Amino acid sequence: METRDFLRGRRRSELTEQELAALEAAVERVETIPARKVMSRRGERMRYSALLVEGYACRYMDARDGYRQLLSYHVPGDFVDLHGFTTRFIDHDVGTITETKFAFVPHEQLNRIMSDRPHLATMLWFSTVIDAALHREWIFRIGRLDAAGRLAHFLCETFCRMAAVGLVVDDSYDLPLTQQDLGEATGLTSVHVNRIVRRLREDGLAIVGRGKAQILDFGRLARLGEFEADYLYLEKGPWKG
Amino acid sequence: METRDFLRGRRRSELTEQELAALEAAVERVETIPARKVMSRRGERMRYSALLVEGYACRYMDARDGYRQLLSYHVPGDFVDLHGFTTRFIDHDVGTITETKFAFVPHEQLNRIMSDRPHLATMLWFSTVIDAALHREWIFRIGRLDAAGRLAHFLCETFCRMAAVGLVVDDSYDLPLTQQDLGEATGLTSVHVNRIVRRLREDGLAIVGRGKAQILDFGRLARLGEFEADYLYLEKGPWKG
DNA sequence: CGGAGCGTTGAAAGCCCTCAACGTTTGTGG
DNA sequence: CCACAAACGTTGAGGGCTTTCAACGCTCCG
Repeated sequence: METRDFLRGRRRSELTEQELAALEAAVERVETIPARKVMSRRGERMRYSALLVEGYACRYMDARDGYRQLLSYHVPGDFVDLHGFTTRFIDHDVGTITETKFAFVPHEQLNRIMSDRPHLATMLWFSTVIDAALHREWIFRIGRLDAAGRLAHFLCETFCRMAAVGLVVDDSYDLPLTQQDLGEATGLTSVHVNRIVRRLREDGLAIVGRGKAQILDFGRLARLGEFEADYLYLEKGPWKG
Repeated sequence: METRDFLRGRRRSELTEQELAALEAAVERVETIPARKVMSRRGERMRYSALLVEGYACRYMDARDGYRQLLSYHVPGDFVDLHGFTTRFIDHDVGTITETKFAFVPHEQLNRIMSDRPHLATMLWFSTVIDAALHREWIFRIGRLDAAGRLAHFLCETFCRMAAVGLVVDDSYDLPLTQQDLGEATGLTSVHVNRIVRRLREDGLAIVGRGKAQILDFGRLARLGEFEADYLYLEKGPWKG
């Protein structure tokens, strides 16, 4: 059951057993990929889409000055480059953060689902739309929040997403990102991320480091980051109960 | 033919006459909406999606301090809130810039297309995926470029999109945005936008003002904004011939 | 145990913001 | 058609948040 986490914890994810089986059957192979590896590069032709089964990955773009901008951060259950099914080419880079396990689905199989299973097809579409909703929040985060707000917002988002797939224990979750990575996600330098991380810790909001994040006060953190979880389309949030 | 501009000028937009007719038939009504009107608010239930026929619109989110962040800018042919079909609720605000003409498609009709016309359905999905590609470029723009780069990138993007639907004449196109709006799109203040606009003019790159933009040197402007048009999935760019 | 990557801290510089004032354009009503 | 007001655009000065540069400690892995 490599696809068991797909859309897990989301509203609208009323997938029947048959549909889940159809998705599972569409997987051609499962592959383990080392940490910090480039999987696809901008401009490449796509013939498969990859569902993240285990580990963490990201999408990013490189700027001229050598810095890069993270575009998304992926946790188990994410169909990382499903959009490539419709575009046939990819317009950004994809890479792993940790060692990962990916389930690869050939695009012919997706065409078959489009023809035979309109509801499952709509759910696949839905998952790429959630992706876009995350992008929009990232635009808001980078465009309108200050450094502390950006970090806070990012931590709230990952907290909720990790909780949805059962990867939060004691308000704590794996976050295998360096301060450099966090800066690339939030449009900051690693030096400044360091200062903000310290401030969040001193203010009793969150502890970030050693590959983990612990949320100490979700309410205040969310207020600081102007975070509203509705865009994640979760069944229920981790903040209530 | 209210839907004639849908996916116009895009690669992959091999829509048959039958498919175009099916889309046209899915339109329930066409409505004219005044300038600077809110159309949908975050959290609203969606039962229609709106295809922009004439005029300009945008999507945005409000921050606590009263400022807003533009998330997207829409030109004729854009299916502005098609993603609402899959999410049923909308996670941001939608508003008009100028007076607009919208064609409204009920979601029941889209369900029918999902069932009966898998290829047209894939093209609808494709159009929301292009939307996400634009979001990603906006993240890159705001996260990694300085003020001049951001403006330059935005101008290149709108130039290409307007050209794709035949709305560029003499390297010039309508851009009915105030400097305040441009700031909200790029994460800058209107004061700083003003200074950058002047610099772009003095450097012979572009003239922005009075509701119009004229691109004087696309090559240099694109270099300044680190702009690569591939993410727009255009058949051909306006820059070569 | 040694080295490379990561994290931490301080000082100084820079880009953009804030505040403020004034000029210009646009739209509306008399 | 003109007059007026409101919105938009323009410019300057000063301040602040974040970056840059630099140095050093820590941790983890080979």
